[in-house]
Amino acid sequence: MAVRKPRLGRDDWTAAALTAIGEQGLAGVAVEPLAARLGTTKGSFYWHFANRDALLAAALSSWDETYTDAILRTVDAEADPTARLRALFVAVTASERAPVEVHLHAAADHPAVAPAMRRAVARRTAYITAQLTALGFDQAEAERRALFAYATYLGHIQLVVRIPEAVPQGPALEAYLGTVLAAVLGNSKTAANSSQAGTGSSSGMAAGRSANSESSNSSALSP
Amino acid sequence: MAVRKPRLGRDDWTAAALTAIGEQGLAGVAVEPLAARLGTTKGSFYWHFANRDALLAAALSSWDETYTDAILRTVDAEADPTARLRALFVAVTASERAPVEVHLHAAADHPAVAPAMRRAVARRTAYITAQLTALGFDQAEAERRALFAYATYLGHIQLVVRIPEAVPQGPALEAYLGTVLAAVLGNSKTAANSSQAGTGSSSGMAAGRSANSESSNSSALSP
DNA sequence: GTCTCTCCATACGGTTCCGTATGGAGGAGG
DNA sequence: CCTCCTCCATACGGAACCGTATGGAGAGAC
Repeated sequence: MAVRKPRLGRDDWTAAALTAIGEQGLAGVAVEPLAARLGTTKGSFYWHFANRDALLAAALSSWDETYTDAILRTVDAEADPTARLRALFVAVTASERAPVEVHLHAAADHPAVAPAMRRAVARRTAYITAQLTALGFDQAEAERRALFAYATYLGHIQLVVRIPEAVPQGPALEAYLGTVLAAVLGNSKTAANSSQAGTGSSSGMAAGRSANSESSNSSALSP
Repeated sequence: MAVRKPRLGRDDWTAAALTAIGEQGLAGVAVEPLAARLGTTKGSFYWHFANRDALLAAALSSWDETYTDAILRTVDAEADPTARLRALFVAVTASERAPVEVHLHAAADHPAVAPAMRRAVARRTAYITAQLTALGFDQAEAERRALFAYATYLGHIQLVVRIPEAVPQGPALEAYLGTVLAAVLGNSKTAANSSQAGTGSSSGMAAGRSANSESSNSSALSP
């Protein structure tokens, strides 16, 4: 049981930084504390990285790969758009993801984080939008619902991380998420027109309806 | 145009702290920078407050009053539950609110912020839940939809603050918010049962339908 | 006018972090 | 064995804050 000196590499620092983001947010990406946690000193760090921003950039790149690329790749292997969206919902509400996502979104005003976050949000919503258009929604409605879904996702993980007691557990959580997914996929029937009945897709849910193409339903806000 | 020395009071510091939270988050609540901005020095601050945490507590108290109490009071003056929820939606998506809300939610891991935030979320969701039960939803469904609404609210203001270009503007935004409100109020028809009519409120929208009382619709997640 | 009480300015020490400088350990190649 | 090259430890200076100590400046009481 010797106290091996593992000789850290760039990747070790990057992984530690991502972990720290999940635990303490951007403030956790601090050279000296990370060095202490890795059992080394700043001397090591400044050998592998020019400065703190370089570490941050590496961590963000790693985040982009594992929190967007990998997820979308996996999910995209599903058979049809509905299955893909469902798989996306399930994958994305896995609790290990939440802390890093929440902390990074919370730091989206940081100059290094902002562009990465913009890119990630754009890619994610674009993917959802694509699935929805494939289901028959017109572009505007698909974008609306994709944004709706993403906002709900954001709020949800934020509640899970910050106010966990506000979020149901176990089967109640699944029921809740089912309701949410149904709201995104289903016919929300916001205005008076478009009252065609629902074409249930094979897997039981209402999906695939070209909804009313905007204009109409601001009536919900202005009586 | 003499350089009047306005002789600051406790409230000036508190207001400045809340403003700083809106601009820079909790980190903006720093004694020396605030003093500089107020044109004074730390000597003033430590006369009015014991320490930084005391200022934070005062700012959080002020936030509670103007960002929850006042809003709920105003909104509750509306005639019926539907109108109250609609007014709440409108009031709460007013853009001046968003930055403070987002930054405070992002700091909900701070020991001073956590209890205030827990309390605020509990009160807000409880209010929404009460309106929904008044519309005929049973308790479980009302809670589910209230949480759904709150999560969407959270995600929305976060996007508005962090990635504003992802959120539509003007009429498209109203259409979007109309869709969201309709999704919360409307019958999302996730399962097959439950078709009793609701106590329709006067103001026009489809609302007040007692939906299915859970158990059923986790089918949306597990095909 | 002088006293006193409220409020603020200045100066100091302490903490935590960033970044630099410099001097080794320790193994791979010769 | 010696050398070089990679990697790390230690020591230092600087910035940004927090909190304390202490000495006034100003305005009302009398």
